[in-house]
Amino acid sequence: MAPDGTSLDSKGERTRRRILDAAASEIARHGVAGSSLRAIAAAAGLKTGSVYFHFDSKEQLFAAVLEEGLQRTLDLLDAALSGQPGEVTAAGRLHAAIHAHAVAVSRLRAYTVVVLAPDPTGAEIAGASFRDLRRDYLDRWTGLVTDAQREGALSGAPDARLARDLLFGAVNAVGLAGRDPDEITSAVSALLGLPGCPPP
Amino acid sequence: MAPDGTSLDSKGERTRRRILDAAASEIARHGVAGSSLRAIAAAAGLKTGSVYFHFDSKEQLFAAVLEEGLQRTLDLLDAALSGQPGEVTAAGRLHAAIHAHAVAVSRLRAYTVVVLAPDPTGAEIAGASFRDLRRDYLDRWTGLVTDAQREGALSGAPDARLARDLLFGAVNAVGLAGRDPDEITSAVSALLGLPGCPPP
Amino acid sequence: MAPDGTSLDSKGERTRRRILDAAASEIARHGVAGSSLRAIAAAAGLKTGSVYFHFDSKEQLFAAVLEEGLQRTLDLLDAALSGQPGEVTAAGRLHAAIHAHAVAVSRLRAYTVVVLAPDPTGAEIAGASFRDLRRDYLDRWTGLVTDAQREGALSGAPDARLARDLLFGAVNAVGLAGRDPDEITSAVSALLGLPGCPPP
Amino acid sequence: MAPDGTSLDSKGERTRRRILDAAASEIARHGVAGSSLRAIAAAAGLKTGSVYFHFDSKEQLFAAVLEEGLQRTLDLLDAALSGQPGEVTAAGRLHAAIHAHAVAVSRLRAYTVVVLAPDPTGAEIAGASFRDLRRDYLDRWTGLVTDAQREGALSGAPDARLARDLLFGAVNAVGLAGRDPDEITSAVSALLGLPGCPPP
DNA sequence: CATGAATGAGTGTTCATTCAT
DNA sequence: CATGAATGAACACTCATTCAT
Repeated sequence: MAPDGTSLDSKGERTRRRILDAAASEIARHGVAGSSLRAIAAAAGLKTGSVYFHFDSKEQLFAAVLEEGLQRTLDLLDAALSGQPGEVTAAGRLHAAIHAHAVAVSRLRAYTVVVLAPDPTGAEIAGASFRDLRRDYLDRWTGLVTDAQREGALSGAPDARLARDLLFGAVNAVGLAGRDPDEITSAVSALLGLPGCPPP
Repeated sequence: MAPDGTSLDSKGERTRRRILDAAASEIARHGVAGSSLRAIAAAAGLKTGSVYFHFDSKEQLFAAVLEEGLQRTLDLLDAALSGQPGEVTAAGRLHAAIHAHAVAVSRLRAYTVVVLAPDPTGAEIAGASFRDLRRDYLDRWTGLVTDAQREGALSGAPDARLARDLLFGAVNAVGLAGRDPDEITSAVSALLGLPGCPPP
Repeated sequence: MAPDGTSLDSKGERTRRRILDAAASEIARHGVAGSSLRAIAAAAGLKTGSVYFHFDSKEQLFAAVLEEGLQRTLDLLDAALSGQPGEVTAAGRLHAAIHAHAVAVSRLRAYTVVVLAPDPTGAEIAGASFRDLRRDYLDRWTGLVTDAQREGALSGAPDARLARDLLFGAVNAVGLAGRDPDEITSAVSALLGLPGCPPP
Repeated sequence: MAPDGTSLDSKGERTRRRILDAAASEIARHGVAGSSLRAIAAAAGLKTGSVYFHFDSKEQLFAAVLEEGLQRTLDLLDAALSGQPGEVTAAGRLHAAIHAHAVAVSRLRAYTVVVLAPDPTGAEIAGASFRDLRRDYLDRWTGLVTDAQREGALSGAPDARLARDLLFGAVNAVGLAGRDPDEITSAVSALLGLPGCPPP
């Protein structure tokens, strides 16, 4: 018990986290449909039934996993952008965002798979707050792409959302395949011809 | 019955096809792990057990789905490239290949999802001939990308396989989301700055 | 077709026999409950459904197997006893019967398992004529044992039917295990102290 | 709950036993191949799936049945022989062993069927410890038979293992048929002419 | 908090059986 | 005669879920 009476790391809280982590890695390995509560519980060092003390159902647990993963991804994006000097170019901000997303995919793997998928396997699983976070994240990205297009750093031909989804698809795929975020980021930037990257 | 006595479209063959199609769309919707033989059989207008007259196991059925989808994708690529005049540029051939892949994803949906994934959910499911086809397809693409890089139409910075996988990821993601193949193709070409497409 | 118009070996008759043989060896290997029509048909070089042209059901096929096995066993007993000179002793006839039974078990294996079993696994399978044959066979044996007891060659303590069943159990068990019929016969005779066999 | 806090007869333990018993009687009635988990579960007052809380698979359950049955049979043999005064004859010990075996068959029925069968239907089912127990039991019996033969109480003509298997076959068959162990024992002793039993 | 024990619906798979061809 | 194709019931087994302890 912490001296201030509030134990942020209560036993229950720590168990809950262990379950979340186990669920995330299980999802990463076998997908949402292929993950069983039994395996998750075992990986968390619990018996199956005990999970129900911390989560009301499998769906709710998975929703929590997705939400948390998305939240952390958002945090990474925030950190990356706020770390930038104000007067940076739109291309620079897009570059930073791509890197942040690649890092998120690499770190959180399963947590993030769902971000882009238009109809994620677990769509019905995700709760309202997940959908809000997702919308938030997507909108931020749309803005970044639009800015880059206005700045002339990115082709204005495709509409911003399509460009954004292509970017997500590219980064997610190779990121989940285990590629290094730095490598991914520079490859994408080079292919897009983002200013500040060596032209072909 | 065909006049020569052999009915190429025998009842069994037609049923087999119905099962394959049902399986493909089921996989597209719920993923390999989330697809049940019961649902597939029902969608094909059969009782569950009847599937076993045509396929030895769920694994084998899925392997057949993957293999057939990949084969059709390869055929589309062949058709697209052989339809090109010989003296076309590497950029032109890459453009055609992107379009073919987008069309494949759009037409075959589930059949093609697996092409890129380095460790597709159904990796253990796919048979040797599937792996051969996959290697074939990937190698063809590596060649296309390399040529375009040599020609200067594509940044030479990322290694060819990484560039190829980024392309796949991008096209697969938005293709599965239902975007029109033409739209996808021109968007990708524009973003890559492929010659013959309007710069920003 | 034979010249007399009756083809005892018509194609159908030969197929029927192949099925019976396949069923018998399948039963010998996996027992009644463990034998599948599919495997039997395959062993007979047929597709499963074709069996139904020759037998109305699995039960009927098995009944035919059992009946035929028992009939052949009875024939062996007849041959053994009728081959004996009339004035032979009861002990001699019992000896001959034991040998005949051992030979039957060795030759027919599965066919014969059911003879003794009071509630054979396939009891409900066997038809009325099988039960008649069985009763016939058992009664013949009861007579042989009784005669041997009256003659003093066999202990009169146990009632004849119990003695008979003990004999059956003994011979069946080791016979099914693959022991040579001659070996079995002389071992049993020696243990029983039947006259004409070396005492310990 | 026992006063020491450990309930040796916990609910789970009692259920496990109910399943074992149900399985044994099911095997006795329909054989290993003919026994279904459904029927066993129903007989134990459970739903099918619940069996899997106590046993990992049907095979493992059956192995447990066989092992336990054989162990109890061995215990009965031990008790019977150790209850004998030391200076008893080999014939007397054999007599006691026959009785013990008959009692085991009568009490445990299905549990014991497998003892003799050289290739029991469930051979592949039985685990290593079952095979060890079986070897143990068979060796003990071989010794008993050999001693009786050396003593002259049993014909030395057949080799000891064959004699042993004939005995098993005889006792098992009539024992499973429901005969009284005492009756069986005296019948066998009389037929073998074991000393201390009335000659014919 | 966590477990032991059970459930019912679901999974893939096998089987005996039927019947048009 | 025999097969190709289908069926429905059964099978072993898994899973999410519940609840007394």
